[in-house]
Amino acid sequence: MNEYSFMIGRTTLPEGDVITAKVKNDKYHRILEAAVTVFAKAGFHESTISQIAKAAGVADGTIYLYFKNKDDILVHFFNFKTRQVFACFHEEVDHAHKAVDKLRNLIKRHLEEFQKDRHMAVLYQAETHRINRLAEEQIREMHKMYLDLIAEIVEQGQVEGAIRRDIYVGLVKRYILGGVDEVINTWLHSERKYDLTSMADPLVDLFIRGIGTQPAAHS
Amino acid sequence: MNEYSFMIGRTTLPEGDVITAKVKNDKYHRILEAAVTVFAKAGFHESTISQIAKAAGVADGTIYLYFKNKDDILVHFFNFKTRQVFACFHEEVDHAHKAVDKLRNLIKRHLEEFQKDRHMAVLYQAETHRINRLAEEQIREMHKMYLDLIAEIVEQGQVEGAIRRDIYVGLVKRYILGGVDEVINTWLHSERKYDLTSMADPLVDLFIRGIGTQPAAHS
DNA sequence: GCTTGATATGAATATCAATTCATTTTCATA
DNA sequence: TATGAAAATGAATTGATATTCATATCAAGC
Repeated sequence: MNEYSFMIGRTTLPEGDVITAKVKNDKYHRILEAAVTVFAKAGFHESTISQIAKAAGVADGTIYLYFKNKDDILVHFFNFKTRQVFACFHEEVDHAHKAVDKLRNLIKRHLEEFQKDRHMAVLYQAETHRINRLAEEQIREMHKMYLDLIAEIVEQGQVEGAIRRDIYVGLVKRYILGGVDEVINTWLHSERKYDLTSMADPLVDLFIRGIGTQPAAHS
Repeated sequence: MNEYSFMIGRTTLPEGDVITAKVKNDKYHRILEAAVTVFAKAGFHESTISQIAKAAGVADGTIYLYFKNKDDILVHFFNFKTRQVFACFHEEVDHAHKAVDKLRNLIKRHLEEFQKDRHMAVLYQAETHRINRLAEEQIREMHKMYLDLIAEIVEQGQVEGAIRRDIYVGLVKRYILGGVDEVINTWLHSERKYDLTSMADPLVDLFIRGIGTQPAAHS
């Protein structure tokens, strides 16, 4: 229910003055949750303030007591979600010792979190791939955090001797994030009858070993 | 200039009656091209018919002589582009004999085409990752064609002995398309100062060999 | 150069939805 | 229970833009 309680008492957006004093009231969370649900169903532009208000059980005007405008709702959502998701990603990575296990845990958790919160997954997929995206700041931060996490793991793996040294880490991040994203995307567009997390192990296997047969390719 | 001339005389959409008789007029192409440019700049919803009309050098009302409505423009674009792009993908694949070379050619051409037509790339990235996407039919077809192409290559590679047999082809497609997509996405969101096609070889290397060191992993 | 059907125009219409704000309700305090 | 400030309401306002349509232009045959 109270999924956003983490947010209480600290608005990290400098321009979020509007709400500062009111965040403690749970109407803020109700609206945020309702908005994400509505956005995920119909897309951001097709959703109306009235729909969100109705879903949250408040009046249209009330929303403007907690958020500057429609866009601001999405900004708040990503700002919160980025922190929440990455906190758990880091935790997951810390649970393993060897680089490959860290990568496996990260991807497993990634798929798990996105499967658990489909609304977030839908918004994330839609917004990260737009050019003039809303919540640009938050999304850039999210990407950077992922990059840093992967970079850290890859470098450790290189020290361990488990990961090749002749690779460009910047590309490896896209290679991995891309595969994971596409698996999530396919799942979202399917009937979602299968378990997304079951894709983690085969996917990691591909990331590590590739699709080629071992001995052949070695230029 | 006349990039869409391929479309002349054959509207593949059954519901495209509106235009059938008028397709030969180049105003159809002018509007289509202008629309894609405008959409790519600001996003579909933020673009107005007036902007498109202005960019195409026609009156607002003229657009409705060639397209049913705003959505229809995008449908026509994807319908055309899917065919055009895949014609060249197939051609590229046919130029090589060995599976790995086919994959390399495919990816090279993929990056090349998307770099060449950035507007298409922007629309493609945005629309393929939405849940309630416009041109759903066309995009599904595009995905299916890519899947089929990859499946064909992978199966040939398995026969040749160059590609592992213990992989799930459905996943391999997402693994590859995801990596390529993410590389394009990063490029689109960068200043685009680097050559996108230069990513093809390192990327294929990752797809084939993975990031792991060779001898270790072999369960 | 007149006629006619096909094209094109762009101002007017109609709709929709974000935002505002005058009014009402709530509730802590005395 | 009275009071007033804070919170909430939702109808009215405002702005925007997709679509229509009465009118104008064009071009080809006569």
